[in-house]
Amino acid sequence: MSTEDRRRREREAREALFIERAHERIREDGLLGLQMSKLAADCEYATGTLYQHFDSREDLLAAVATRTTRERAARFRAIPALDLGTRSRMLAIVLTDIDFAAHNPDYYRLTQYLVTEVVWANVSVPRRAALLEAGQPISVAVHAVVAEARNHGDLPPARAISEEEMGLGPWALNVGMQSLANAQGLLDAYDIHRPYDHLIRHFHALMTGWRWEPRLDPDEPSVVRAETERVRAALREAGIGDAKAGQEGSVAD
Amino acid sequence: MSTEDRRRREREAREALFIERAHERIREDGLLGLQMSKLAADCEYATGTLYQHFDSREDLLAAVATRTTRERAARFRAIPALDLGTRSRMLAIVLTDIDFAAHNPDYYRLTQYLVTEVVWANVSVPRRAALLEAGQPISVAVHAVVAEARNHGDLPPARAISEEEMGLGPWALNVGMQSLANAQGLLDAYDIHRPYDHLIRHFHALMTGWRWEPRLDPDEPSVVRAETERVRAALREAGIGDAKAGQEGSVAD
DNA sequence: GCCGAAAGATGAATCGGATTCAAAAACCGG
DNA sequence: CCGGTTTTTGAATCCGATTCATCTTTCGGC
Repeated sequence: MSTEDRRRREREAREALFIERAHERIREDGLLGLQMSKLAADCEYATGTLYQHFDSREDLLAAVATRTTRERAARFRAIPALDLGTRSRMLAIVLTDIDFAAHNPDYYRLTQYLVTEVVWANVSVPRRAALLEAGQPISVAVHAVVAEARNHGDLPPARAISEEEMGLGPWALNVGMQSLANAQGLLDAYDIHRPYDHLIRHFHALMTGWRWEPRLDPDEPSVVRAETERVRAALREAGIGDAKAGQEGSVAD
Repeated sequence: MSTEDRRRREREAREALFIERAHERIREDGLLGLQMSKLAADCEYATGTLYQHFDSREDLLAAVATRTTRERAARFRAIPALDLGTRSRMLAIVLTDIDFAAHNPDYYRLTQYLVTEVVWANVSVPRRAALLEAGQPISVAVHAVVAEARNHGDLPPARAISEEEMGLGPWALNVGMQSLANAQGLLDAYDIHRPYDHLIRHFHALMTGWRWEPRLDPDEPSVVRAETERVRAALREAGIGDAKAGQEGSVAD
């Protein structure tokens, strides 16, 4: 029946509102600035209503992360079809992630906080699944690029490593660097600056180590820079690059 | 005077007791199982006394992490002097860290939680500094191995990358893999298993990509395994390996 | 050995927020 | 418009970190 239908729609709209406002709060005041009762009041609902959508504060945070993860993941969809060599497309994936992180510093802090056992334990099962699923398109993109590289002969044929396991390297490198870069004062203590530049160089070393052609010497700053620029240009042209990319405005900070 | 001296010693002993018991608590019941008043009672002190040592719960957690980081860092000291090629010693560093993480799962979760902005913000400045400083020996070891590799010609001479920045690659790879491996259900969702085996392979790819000799093909499982075993044996022989290594027993879980 | 000041320890009271739930309101089909 | 059902409400509850007024201990001088 239609009544029931409208109900569902309204419920979803309200949930979206909660998530949207929560995200704003986090952007403006940080994770600590998010208080359940304040948020509810902001949205002109009672505290209890908020709890009809989210089992707990952590659950809400997971929902926020899921929403942003979807936006993030969407950016990767078009990459496999880019008019670039396979290795450059792999770089495109890394650069896209770096850019996203640069524009959404809260997002990384949030996910980092979320996967912490203490927090993760309080996220309801369906929301955990949803968050994991939201990232799927990224894995799909990576898989596609690695598979094509193998078919095309850019990358030696699979020995004992799947496409996903191949992608795990840059993924871990990425996550690790984000993590180190975000830890207040950590890299400074070791007099390391511009962590993302290093991420790119180590990425090239990693790919070259796997014999992904055309090999590129990570220790040739000008070559690395040129390749970065070339790929960034392709991304920009495809409308994937920087700034707001036709998504809801909310992310563009 | 001597009285004042004794006072200080007693105070330090008490602080050590708090940290030790807190660590036990965390090992047994997880981070959530640590409650300030319970901990104080456990140690037969009043809650307020606990707060004379630690500004906040987070501060205490940082102290626990610092203590364990010292133990962890101590394991790296002897590595530069090991009777192995420079590249193998670099691997030794990575393996040592993997082993430590395997024996101290809580430690990684704890640090991961700590560097989260929300938590880090509540750690007092001196404790932050102490935690950062505790890790210094690791950086020293890495620096030594990289520098020797360059002098010895195993690694091309520095172009535009310092020893620390070189070490940043494996470091980020390590941290990232730990992070991914710790996120409940994440890697399973991508059908990836044995993350540490992959960490080792990607590590070799990274080193080979930087032309660190003797190069080693990450896609030769038997070669990789043999090298891992060889280095593990050397570590065991040097008493750095697995299990309790003459440190306080507390870590050996 | 005794005294008053200073330093340290105590734990009950306070505080901040997440979460709950009994009551009130809105909604429903007839 | 009605009785029953579903939603919403927000004040009360709960939980644990943190504080602080009070009590104890320590200490140097007498």
